[in-house]
Amino acid sequence: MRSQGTDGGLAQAVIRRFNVLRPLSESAVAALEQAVLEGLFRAGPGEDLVAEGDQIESVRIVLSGWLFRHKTLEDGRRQIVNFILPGETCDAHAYLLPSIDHSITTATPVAYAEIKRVRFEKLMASERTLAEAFMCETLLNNAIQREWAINLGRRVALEKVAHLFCEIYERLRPVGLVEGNSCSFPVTQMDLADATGLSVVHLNRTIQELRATGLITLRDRTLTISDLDALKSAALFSPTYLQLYRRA
Amino acid sequence: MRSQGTDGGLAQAVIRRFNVLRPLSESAVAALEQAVLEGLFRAGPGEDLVAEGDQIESVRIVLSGWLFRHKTLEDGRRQIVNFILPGETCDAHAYLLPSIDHSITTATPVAYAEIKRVRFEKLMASERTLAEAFMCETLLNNAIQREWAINLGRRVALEKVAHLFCEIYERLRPVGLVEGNSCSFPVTQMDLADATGLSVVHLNRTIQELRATGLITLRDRTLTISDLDALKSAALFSPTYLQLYRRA
DNA sequence: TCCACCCATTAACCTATTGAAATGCTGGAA
DNA sequence: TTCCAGCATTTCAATAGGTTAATGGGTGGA
Repeated sequence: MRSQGTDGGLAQAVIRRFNVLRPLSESAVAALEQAVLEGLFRAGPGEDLVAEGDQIESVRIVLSGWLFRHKTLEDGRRQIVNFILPGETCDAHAYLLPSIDHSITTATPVAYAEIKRVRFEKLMASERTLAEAFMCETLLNNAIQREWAINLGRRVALEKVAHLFCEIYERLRPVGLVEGNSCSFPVTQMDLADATGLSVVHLNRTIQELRATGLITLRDRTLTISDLDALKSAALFSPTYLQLYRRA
Repeated sequence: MRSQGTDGGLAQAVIRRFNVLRPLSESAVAALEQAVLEGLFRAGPGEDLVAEGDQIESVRIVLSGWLFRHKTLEDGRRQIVNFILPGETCDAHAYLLPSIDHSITTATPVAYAEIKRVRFEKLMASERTLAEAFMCETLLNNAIQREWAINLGRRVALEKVAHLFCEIYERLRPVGLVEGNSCSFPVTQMDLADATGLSVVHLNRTIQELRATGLITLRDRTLTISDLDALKSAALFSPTYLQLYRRA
């Protein structure tokens, strides 16, 4: 494992995440850093990186910025099914499938690394810990998606929104993007509504309510959680599904 | 690839599924059949195969019967996040994570094969096509989970239920469990309610409505879809996420 | 044969959330 | 400096879906 305190370069976020999820060997870290350096890209906000139906031939790792996965019904109803945050992976292994079932769109300017399929497969074959880390990434994604199912299906509006805030906050923390009790939160209320399955109007009311009870501040694209424990309990939030802590 | 017409033995369902998802080599089929034979188990209805928080050390493949994945909130609200049908896998690769985030419970009597972690890893290492098939299984699971998110978040009651019926029907078809326009549907309305995020009462109302419009019959644990196209369009169902057809 | 128990169904009432539409705010382009 | 576009906010009427509770049917066990 590698010193990650100050820098670690561009790949810092990924490496931090992986080391929490599934520790990397020294050579894996080096190989990953190398691969990231070789395929750097940037995208502006509102760009589609992947569209439903695409066939993909590479894996992308987000270095900075937010994206979201979403699906849209014929009549325009949209559901954001997950956010993709710095250090997270877009589509590990997804080149195995003939087509992608959802779209990925940037919410902010984004920097990402792209690793071509062949390169990626070689990397997986030669670096066992890295292969396991990417595998865990996919499993974790699955777990998050399940938690979203219960969020959408069984929580009431206030709980849904509170839960989303808790989750994002806890996902940003290990990559060092939480400062004090605040983090960046660069999405519109429309996006938030589509992520929680609410109407914009009701989402707005719900946020007012969270503000009124003093649980959060959301202003200038910044989320501040005044009382994290209170918010968690309002959300019935239990972080185990995020696999943030390694077993002993 | 192997003759799978009449029998194929116990592993028939899995092999059929995999061959649609990601074709297996002849040796992979043999190795899989072998592994399945070595670890056969049965469970009665209502048994927990996996409970939230467990750490698992094997992979299970369902040979017959239904199970479901579910999560429960502190106050008892429950969400079924997915069903597991014959030929599907419980937890490929999940031994990599320190703990499982959800529970798996049988809905009916179930026969399944259990492959221990070490055995499974060896199998993956020696049979490339099998490793890819299991990987696809995990990816597909992910895709289904996303579709459930939009089902729970953005469809109205009638659409939700209709969509669930369409999905299950299409998932049972490739393993040969659809006969004519009917399939077994061995779950209670309470389970159905928890799968669609509705109350039992409203779920019942919704089913009445589907019956009244002549779209389905649901009786004696059997679902009959009189007009599949009509049901699909009522559900805004688009099957691409199920990856049922191989690319050319 | 009767009793429990589980599941499906129905009814009546209630409320969380939606939808439409108007108002205001803010920052960037011209 | 003005104007426009994209967001946030508010109001109000409408409704999908929830809650509670009662009823009925079927089935397996004593």
